[in-house]
Amino acid sequence: MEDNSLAQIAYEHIKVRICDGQFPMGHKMSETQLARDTQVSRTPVRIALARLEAEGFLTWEANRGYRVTVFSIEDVRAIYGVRAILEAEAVRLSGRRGLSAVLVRELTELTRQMEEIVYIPDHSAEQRAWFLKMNHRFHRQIYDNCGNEFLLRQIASTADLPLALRNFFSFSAEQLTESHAAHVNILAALTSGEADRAAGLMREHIWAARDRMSVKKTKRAGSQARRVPMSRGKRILVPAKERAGIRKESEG
Amino acid sequence: MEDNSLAQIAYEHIKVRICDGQFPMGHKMSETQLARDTQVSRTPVRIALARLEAEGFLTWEANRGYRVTVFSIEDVRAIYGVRAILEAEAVRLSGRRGLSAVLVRELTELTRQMEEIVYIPDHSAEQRAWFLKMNHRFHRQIYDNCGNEFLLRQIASTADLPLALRNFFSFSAEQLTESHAAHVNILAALTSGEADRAAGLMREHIWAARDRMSVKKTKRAGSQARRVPMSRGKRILVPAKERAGIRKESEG
DNA sequence: ATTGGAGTTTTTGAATACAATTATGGTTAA
DNA sequence: TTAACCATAATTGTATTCAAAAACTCCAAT
Repeated sequence: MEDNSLAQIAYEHIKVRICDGQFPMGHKMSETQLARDTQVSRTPVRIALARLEAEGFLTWEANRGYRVTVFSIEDVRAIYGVRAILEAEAVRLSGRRGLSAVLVRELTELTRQMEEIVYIPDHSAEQRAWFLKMNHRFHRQIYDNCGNEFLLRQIASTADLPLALRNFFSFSAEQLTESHAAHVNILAALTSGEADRAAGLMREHIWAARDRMSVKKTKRAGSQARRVPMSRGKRILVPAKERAGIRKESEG
Repeated sequence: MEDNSLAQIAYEHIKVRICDGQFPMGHKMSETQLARDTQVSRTPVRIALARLEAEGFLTWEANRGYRVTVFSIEDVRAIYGVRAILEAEAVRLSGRRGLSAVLVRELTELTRQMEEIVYIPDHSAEQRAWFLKMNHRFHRQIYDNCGNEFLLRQIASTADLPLALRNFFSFSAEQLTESHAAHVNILAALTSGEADRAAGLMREHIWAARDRMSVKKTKRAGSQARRVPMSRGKRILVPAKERAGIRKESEG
């Protein structure tokens, strides 16, 4: 899974497009189409799809191929619940181990850069995207220090799933401020050796993100996401144009 | 992933053999061999292998194919650490939700059946295997009640990995007794509505299993497993005959 | 206008064919 | 005996081919 190969290339190609929302939830993954896009045959594409299915990104149906997994609001809440305990544990372990001076400096620098964006009154979409990137790195840097690679693997498998959702739930200014404040507190707790406290703060930080997600939805009417009642009676988050695609499958 | 197909059949075929130790850690997965065994072509076998790799059962290397993932003692400890927090959380959620009367009855029945085996002075290997099966069901029944399917998914991905290791670490009589006692306490806490306490007991239960695993190894000299220093300097658990297979790959 | 169905097209699932890399085995030379 | 090397075999990675299932189109009938 480390060395390159056409299957790996296809895997990355597809995964990136799922995570950044280019392939929205429910999107039909056409093997031939992907093969054309990646300039390879269907075989390595199918290997990539099989792996992504095992990781939860895609859902497979016999003789009907793969689709980007559709998550309901309840699903997202459940995922964030799992993320909270996994990432809190990672913070705790990381804190127990102790942070190196260079790591502390890096985290401080990341915090500083995020702070800059927070204090910009009307930040652009690019700046928000940059904040999210920094945010991702901040979390990642702490977790990588935990010393449990299986915990890291579990975190990766839950953290990437809702990544596509960030497109729907664009952070507001106050949410960025909240988020930044949490980072500052977590970093402070870690540097002062309070591992358990840092873990608790992280858990709260993720729970807060989860709760923001659940309610903010209805307020932003102009968003590209809608609540749609589905066959199973669950509320699903799918862009309108793609929603049609779920039934008709006709789009290039 | 639900309907049948040759790829699914191959997947089950291989996974079962990995979990029951028929394909030991480090075992080379020959695509042609598996294709012959499953009576299908290499294509569906490759799909199955790709999925198992994504789930952590197999490890892939470019131009060298798949091997059953090799876990060091440290790896196993790390996995059990993750299991502890995931399964404790599942117990907590399950307890908060409340157990139905029928579930309590089932758990009680499972406990009773395990107790029977515990009180047999010299239990056979079959009886121990039966205990492990019951034990697995006991845990599963509680978790299934938690209401978070993603938590269940995460648990499945960590609980199945060390399953093959049960072959190496066969439980002793006193360990069975300990395990049974923990089950009784967990069930009692759950039925009396003490969800947090039940979660704590479960965490301790899994930690105990982890610690048994780490030390018991050296005592059972007659076991089929050995500590072997590997290239990376980590201690790995691999049967002697298969250990040779890692370098030579010659076996039917 | 909508529903139903036959025929065509597209797409998935699987097998096979081929290329490239790796393992193997034997021979030779030090 | 051991090490190195070349030739051969086996295995992996990819592409292509074929069969079967699903989706789409179009036309007719209610």
